[in-house]
Amino acid sequence: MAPRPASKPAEPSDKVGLICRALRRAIIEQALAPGAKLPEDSLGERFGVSRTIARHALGQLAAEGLVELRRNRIAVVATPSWQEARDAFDIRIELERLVVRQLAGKLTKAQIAELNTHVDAEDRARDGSDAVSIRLATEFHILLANMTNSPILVRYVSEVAYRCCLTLSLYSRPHSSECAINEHRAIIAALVKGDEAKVMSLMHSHLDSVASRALVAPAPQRGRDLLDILAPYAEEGERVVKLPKVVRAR
Amino acid sequence: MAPRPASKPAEPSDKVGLICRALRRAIIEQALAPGAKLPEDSLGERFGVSRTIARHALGQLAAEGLVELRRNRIAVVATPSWQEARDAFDIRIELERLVVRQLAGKLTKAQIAELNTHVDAEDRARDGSDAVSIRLATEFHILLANMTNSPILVRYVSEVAYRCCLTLSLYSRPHSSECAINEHRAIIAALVKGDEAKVMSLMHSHLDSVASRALVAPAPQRGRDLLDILAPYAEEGERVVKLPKVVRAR
DNA sequence: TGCGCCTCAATTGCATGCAGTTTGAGGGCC
DNA sequence: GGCCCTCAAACTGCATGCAATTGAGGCGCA
Repeated sequence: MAPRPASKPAEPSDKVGLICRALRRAIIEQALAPGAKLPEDSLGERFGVSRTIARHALGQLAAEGLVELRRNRIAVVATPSWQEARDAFDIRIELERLVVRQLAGKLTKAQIAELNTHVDAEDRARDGSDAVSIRLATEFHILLANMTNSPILVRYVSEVAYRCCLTLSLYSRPHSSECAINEHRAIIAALVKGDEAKVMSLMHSHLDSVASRALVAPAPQRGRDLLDILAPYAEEGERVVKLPKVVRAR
Repeated sequence: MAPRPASKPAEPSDKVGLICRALRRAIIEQALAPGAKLPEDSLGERFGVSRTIARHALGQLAAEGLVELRRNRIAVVATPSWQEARDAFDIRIELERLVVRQLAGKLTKAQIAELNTHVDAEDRARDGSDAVSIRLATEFHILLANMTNSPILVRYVSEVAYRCCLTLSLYSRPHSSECAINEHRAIIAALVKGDEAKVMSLMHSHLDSVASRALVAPAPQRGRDLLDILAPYAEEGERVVKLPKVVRAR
């Protein structure tokens, strides 16, 4: 009967989940820009785990669409096309309308307080880095989703919100999120009031305006240049031709 | 300049994907019922790969919600609660309304033919096993999603459709999918006609009726007995008390 | 007979090792 | 000077091995 000095329930470890969370956060804060390389070794070394674990984590993130995995190639942070970004926002709108529909008039006092606290934090971070603002704004939506107590809805909203975050860093140049905060407050108010239709419409226009502010030009306005421009021309997505290489006759 | 005898594009291998697809199919055809154990060794042996690969595949399926992974325990086919099933259908309704909204009036002749062919196959399978009927019905919806050319939408619709499939095997007893086939035909007709509002409403009522036919009773009507019944009483989802074990005073 | 403890086979968590593929940098050739 | 070829380093794909945890059967005790 060893004294068992509280070493039993210690760490559930879950190293994979740890790495996933870290990478997710790094990605949405743009510490890792789209296209950034993610070699298994480096990740493993950085997090003090073996390649096996890093690899597994990359697999999970790829399933979420945050990472692109090509066989025998280094994993990279996903670079969604403009169309994919638009699609993600469309899906997000529907999912989040569902969230607020379920939540309207059903929030507890504690939940309302939590939401207000969060928006206050958004307010305070307004002068900080854009990255933090974006993260907080995203987390507001995830916080809402969490309150539905529907694990599935939480997962989908989180995933698609992260993806949208990713596209923001790709396609929106200056990022103006100030007004978004007021829209968050309006959503909370409508939720408390219990006006289902109103809050659904608010959420719709909120996300729609974020999307349209961000996804302005279908034409890539400058970033990543050649790669992006050539992407649509690579038929099967397989191997874009190098730079000055001309495809010559067989 | 080797002749390169077409050995280059041969097998991309992708053993993980292979196993995932196989398991997914086995699950939705109810060859693997909810709660079925999925030991890594056995899977690896069965598919001729190492545990590493089997493990990775299980991780992917867990991310999709088809498999439950508990630390240090054997993976099992997911057993969604009744509430989760209901949530999945709610999400599915919104996603598939989006699908048909995007598709209304935009189908090519080839696509229409493909859809009709599929429904014909559903018709022919009507006398076969329920499992095949369910699979075909699900694949109809995934086929629709595919036609949106939105990879994200395809992924979410597929996932949530598989999850719903899973719940059908749990909560619906006899399964009556005959009328569903006619509803599929009606949806195709409305899509061709291009009536957005009509087709969205059709899809809504179609899925709603499938859900309500399947998810009849919030009370577990019989299956899996004690485990299911006790589940809601396990506060943190952690470790349901054994059978005749009484929690005694400290 | 029944209840609890103990032990051990089964199984997972994770790291490491080896083989095959890709990358990109240098050198030779035009 | 530019192109191509070659080769080695870097990296991924996968299997295997070892330690830790689980849970199930067996043994002892009441």
